[in-house]
Amino acid sequence: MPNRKAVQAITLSVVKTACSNCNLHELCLPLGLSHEEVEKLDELVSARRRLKRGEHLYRAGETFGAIYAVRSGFFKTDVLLEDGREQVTGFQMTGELLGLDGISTETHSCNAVALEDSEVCAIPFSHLEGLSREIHTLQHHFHKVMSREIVRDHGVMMLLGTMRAEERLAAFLLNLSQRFTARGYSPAEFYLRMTREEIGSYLGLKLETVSRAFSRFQEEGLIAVQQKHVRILDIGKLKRLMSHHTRD
Amino acid sequence: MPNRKAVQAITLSVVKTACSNCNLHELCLPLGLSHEEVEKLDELVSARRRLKRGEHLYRAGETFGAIYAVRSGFFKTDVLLEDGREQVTGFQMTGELLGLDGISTETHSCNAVALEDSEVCAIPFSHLEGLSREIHTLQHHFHKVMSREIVRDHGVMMLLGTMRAEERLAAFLLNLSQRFTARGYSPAEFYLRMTREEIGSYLGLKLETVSRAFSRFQEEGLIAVQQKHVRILDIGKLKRLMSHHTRD
DNA sequence: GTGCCCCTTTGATCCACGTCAACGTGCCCG
DNA sequence: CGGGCACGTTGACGTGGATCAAAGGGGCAC
Repeated sequence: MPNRKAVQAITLSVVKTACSNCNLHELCLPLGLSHEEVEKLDELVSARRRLKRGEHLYRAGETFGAIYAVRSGFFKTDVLLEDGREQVTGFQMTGELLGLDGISTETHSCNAVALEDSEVCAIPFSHLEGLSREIHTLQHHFHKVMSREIVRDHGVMMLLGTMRAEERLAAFLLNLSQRFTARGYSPAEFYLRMTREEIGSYLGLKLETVSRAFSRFQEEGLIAVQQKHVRILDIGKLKRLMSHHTRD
Repeated sequence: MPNRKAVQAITLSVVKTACSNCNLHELCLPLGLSHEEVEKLDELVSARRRLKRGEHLYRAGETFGAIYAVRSGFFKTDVLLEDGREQVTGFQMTGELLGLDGISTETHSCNAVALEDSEVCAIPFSHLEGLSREIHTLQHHFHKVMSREIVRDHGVMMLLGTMRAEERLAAFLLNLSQRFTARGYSPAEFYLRMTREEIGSYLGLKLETVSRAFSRFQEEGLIAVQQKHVRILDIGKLKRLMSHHTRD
């Protein structure tokens, strides 16, 4: 249990919200900034916000004002078509940014939902633009983050456009593995925060197909799955699966 | 035929490359800038580059240094998987930017190919960042352009993930129509610059499926197609096609 | 603890699109 | 102006994944 002093420090940090003593430096916006620069960034992180599982961070159509850095937890973003069809466009974890889609029209173009109890730092966008006029490193890093998002989306387009079901799932698991690794977690063992249906939506598949692909991976000794708990047993085979396509 | 004076002016403009007397203001980067600001922008557009049909503007793996504004012509971008599979990630026309994917790793992550004889303005990226620190409007507009690209990609992901073949083609045609309209061309009649195979790759379909969808649209009186020439006859029906899905 | 509901798994069947194949057509280059 | 070739169309058939259906299992609320 934390003692009184620690509790007070935590409370303070919630009020003050500080990039400077956040352990996500290397993943989040402050990457590459000097100590003084990070302190300036502190000032513009206006507030933290806690969300319960299932709660929306923002919804499509709402006015855009800030981008959000995931401090803890796990999110999904999705787009809705008028006729009710839904597509999950991404899953965001610790240190990743949410809301970049809103800049273009000053209106959010997708929904962001917490998949577990989470916390985000809100960064008012006009402040970020202001500060990035002062701090070149910040400006450049922000541009890189946006660009990375574009590259990531191209990867998903590739996946949706050319890969078969099992390749898609393999790519998905490898991507998660890599991101967990970057955060200091095991590359081979993790809990999925999303349902089979959400995975399916992201991968352009039905939940039954996702489930069957999981089962088959298990049969073939590539992974061990039990519900949301995944253990990768043969990462090499999983990778090879993606280049040994039969289509074409 | 242009007289001598006009020819000289054209030659000059090639050397000097000027946003200030380019008619793409409203589509391209200078959107919303004052006259003086546009003149500053002139200085950073380092050079025009002409490309013949089929020529590469850049290739995946090349070092990133500049983004490009399409001055005239038509481009595609595509990504390649190690095993040879290819996915067209976008088609770019007049006033649109190419190369944003390169910012994240300082290496281009896709190929950009001219689909007809084309001309681009090269904008060295570090200069753009420099100038956008001075000119807020430019900075903000550039952010909007990047964000728009992300939103566009989400739209494609939606298309690839949830739509059936005919819906995809309808969405594609409507998108082209809208972009041609924004450029002062007919919303209902245009030439496709790309092959059926390239359309298919972009839409996650085989060329035969694209061809069949075109034929069926023609049978049903939605469009008139002859090779690369398309005339939209019933834009309303085309739009309705996208929400009246049978899947789900 | 226990009961309910959501999530997941698995099987049987169907169908949209891919695949394979053959034939048309327009355009470019000599 | 004619021959070749890349591009496009169309048909027949196969199949991967969607759909429909039904039966567990696990976690959360009470």
